[in-house]
Amino acid sequence: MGGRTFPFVLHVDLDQFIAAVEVLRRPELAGREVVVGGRGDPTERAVVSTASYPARERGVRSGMPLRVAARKAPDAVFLPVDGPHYLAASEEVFAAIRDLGLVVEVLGWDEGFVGAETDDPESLAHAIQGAVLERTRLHCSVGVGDNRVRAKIATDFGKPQGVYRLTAANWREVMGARPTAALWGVGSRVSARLEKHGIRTVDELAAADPALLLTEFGPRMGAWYGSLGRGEGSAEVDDTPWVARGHSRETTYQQNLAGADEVRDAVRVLTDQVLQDVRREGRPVVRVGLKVRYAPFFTVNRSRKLRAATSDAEPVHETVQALLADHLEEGREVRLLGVRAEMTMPDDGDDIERTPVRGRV
DNA sequence: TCTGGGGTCCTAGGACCC
DNA sequence: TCTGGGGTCCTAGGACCC
Repeated sequence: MGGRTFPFVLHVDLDQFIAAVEVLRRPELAGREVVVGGRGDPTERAVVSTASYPARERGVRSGMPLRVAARKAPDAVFLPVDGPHYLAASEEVFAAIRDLGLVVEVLGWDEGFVGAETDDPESLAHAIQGAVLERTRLHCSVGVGDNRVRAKIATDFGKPQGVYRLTAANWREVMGARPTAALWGVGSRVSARLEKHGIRTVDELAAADPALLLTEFGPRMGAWYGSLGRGEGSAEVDDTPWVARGHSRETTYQQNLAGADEVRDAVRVLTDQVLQDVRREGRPVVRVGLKVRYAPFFTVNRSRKLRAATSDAEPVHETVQALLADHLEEGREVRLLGVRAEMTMPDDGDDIERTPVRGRV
């Protein structure tokens, strides 16, 4: 969609991005155990976003509760997550790559694909590393592939600060014996379902009976997992700016909420935040979602289409509160609340407005 | 060791229509 | 009365990723 296909795709991934950015503005932290997460208070309900290498040596991992991290690394420096700062650093990184005249598709704060039209992709990869380092003082690793999937997986073999090439030529040799969860897009659930059928390795997935994958995962995903096993995929890189489908805000409360009034007020606050995010985009809301996590850890999602697309706050508040009224189980303590709004996409706005509302004549 | 926040995409089942 | 088949829309939930 809109992208161009290249002979090589490069996947650029910043090394320890968040921790590295924090160390840049606090040079005295270099070489120390640094843990970034939540509000930087290890006694709170929050998890680790990134840990520096010295902290990792103590067993601190991203996704780990801060409390646990503090037990493993009692002398670590805990810092709050500072999204806007990381976004600014990230934009510098990708500007440096674009200034080399390259097509860049940003995937997140710390990674992106680059289209490569060259016989010597390693040289290009080193040029990118140099340009990023010079401009931002940040190190990155680069995966070279003949498509996106292989480039993405290659990066891990290049870390840190390295370059690694993974193509059809060495795919089986490098990946064949590895577990399926090593593939981008195969997590613990899918690998467990595959294992039920005796499929443990990438080679076994590549050779799996397509009919079996289709039955287990459906026509689309079944075919997709099969080609993942073979390392096949698109070599498109699309540099058109990302357009978000929706925005959401959610909060895990330090103390569970116990009363319905308290919950209603909290939902109103979250809805206001989402409305602000949405207003910046200038596109109307078509659907809202409500997420409730009851204590100890049971999560429910409910959503509702709005009667008409709107940029006004009132119908959005009304619908979210109606969802809450219809679904909140009173008497259960609430650990987390979330509100989501989905917007019209730029090219289907007309469609949505023309669509009659079913069952509401 | 009690488990964040912000996203995306796919699937499945029921309602509804012809 | 013994109930097809195809299509779309809506909602819930699963899974994955950074």
